[in-house]
Amino acid sequence: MAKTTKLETADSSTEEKIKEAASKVFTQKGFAATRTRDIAEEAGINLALLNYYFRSKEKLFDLVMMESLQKFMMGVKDILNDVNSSLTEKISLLASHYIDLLKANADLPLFILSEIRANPERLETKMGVKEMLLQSNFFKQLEATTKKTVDPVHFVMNIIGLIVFPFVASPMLMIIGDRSKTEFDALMEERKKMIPVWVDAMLKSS
Amino acid sequence: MAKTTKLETADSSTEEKIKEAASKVFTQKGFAATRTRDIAEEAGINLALLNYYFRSKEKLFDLVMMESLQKFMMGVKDILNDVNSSLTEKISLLASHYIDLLKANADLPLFILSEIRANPERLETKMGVKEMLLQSNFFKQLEATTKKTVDPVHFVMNIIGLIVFPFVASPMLMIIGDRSKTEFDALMEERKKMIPVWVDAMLKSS
DNA sequence: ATAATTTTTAATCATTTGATTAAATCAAAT
DNA sequence: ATTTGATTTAATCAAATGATTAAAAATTAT
Repeated sequence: MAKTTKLETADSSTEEKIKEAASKVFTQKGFAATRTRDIAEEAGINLALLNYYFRSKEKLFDLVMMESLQKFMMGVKDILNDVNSSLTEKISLLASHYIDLLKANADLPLFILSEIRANPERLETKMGVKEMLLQSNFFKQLEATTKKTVDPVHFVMNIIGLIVFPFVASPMLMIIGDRSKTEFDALMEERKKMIPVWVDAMLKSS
Repeated sequence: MAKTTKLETADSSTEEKIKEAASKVFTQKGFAATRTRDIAEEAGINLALLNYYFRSKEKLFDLVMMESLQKFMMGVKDILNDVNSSLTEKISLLASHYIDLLKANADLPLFILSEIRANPERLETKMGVKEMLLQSNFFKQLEATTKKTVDPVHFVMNIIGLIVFPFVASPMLMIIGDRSKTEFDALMEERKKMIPVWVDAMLKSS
């Protein structure tokens, strides 16, 4: 298991190559549809090597999923708890942050959501997402703004939906509007500015 | 292949039982993760019978997917092209229609979106969704309202997202808010009234 | 009732697939 | 140069899985 001697950077090590290949294939096809041979081929290595490094398909998947979730959550806590920014500014920051992230990892959300549904237990306990959100400055500001007229959870759903849904539905949207990936990305770029405006309007309407 | 003689209603025929079981299992686990044996067991029949009726897993899946898509599209065209209703009224009708549909079939959207991504070709040509939408009365009303300030496709995404996203993300939302299915459904019921209001506000803000 | 047809089953096949093993190769240490 | 340990490979295993087959059971027609 030691790879201490061979001269190689952390990024080009065989282990890392396999992990990256696994991330790519798992994200694209989901756990059930990916064969370990696909990952091996994508990584340019032998099948046995994959098991040598990661014991099993499941272990490798858990690792990839963990890192995907971290990637998805990383940086959000800081935005949510910034004391200097207004609610609208936070929404703007969230939109920018996630749209940039998702432009580079468009099928991350569908992958995560699919696999959570396929195996809810695996995530149940994971991370204090609930706490992080509910105790955040963001949520307090949101509660203050909605003034009990509407459950603030609606707006959490709305904001996440406005940001994430186009990426989840992009295969369908590309067909409907038959736009290229570039045009789609341009649309998403516009949304960075529009989403805060829209959410503001929604909040005032309630 | 003939089932014309035996006395059985269309709904309790073996063929129909298998189709329903297949729909249930496929929708829940996706194509790759479902084994034909699961479907057979769910339908309470033998494995060979499944192949006797439907030739193969793929054929059965195509059938189920086709019917899922029809279920999803059914009734929309009429709403989109109603000449008597305003844009807001159409949005209200769409929200009611889909929220009712999705309360009864909560994992339909994630199933459809996942399988489209896994196999985009299969849907490419299917149904004139694009035409149905773009030539609809609804879309004309939408274009008139947005007055070129913002690409109307944004609002198509927003409306679909506001309606559908909570169901796509429900596994995650249930964890975040740890609400029961009943509470979740109550929230969705509220959205029937709120979504038209929210979309109105968004449209006016642009 | 008997024959013919349809439906259902148990047993089995062939392929796929996750995993293992034993040997070969490679890099570093002595 | 040789030894040692890490890395990689080819070959193979065992289980899972989609599919088929041949026979039995049930149903309908004669």
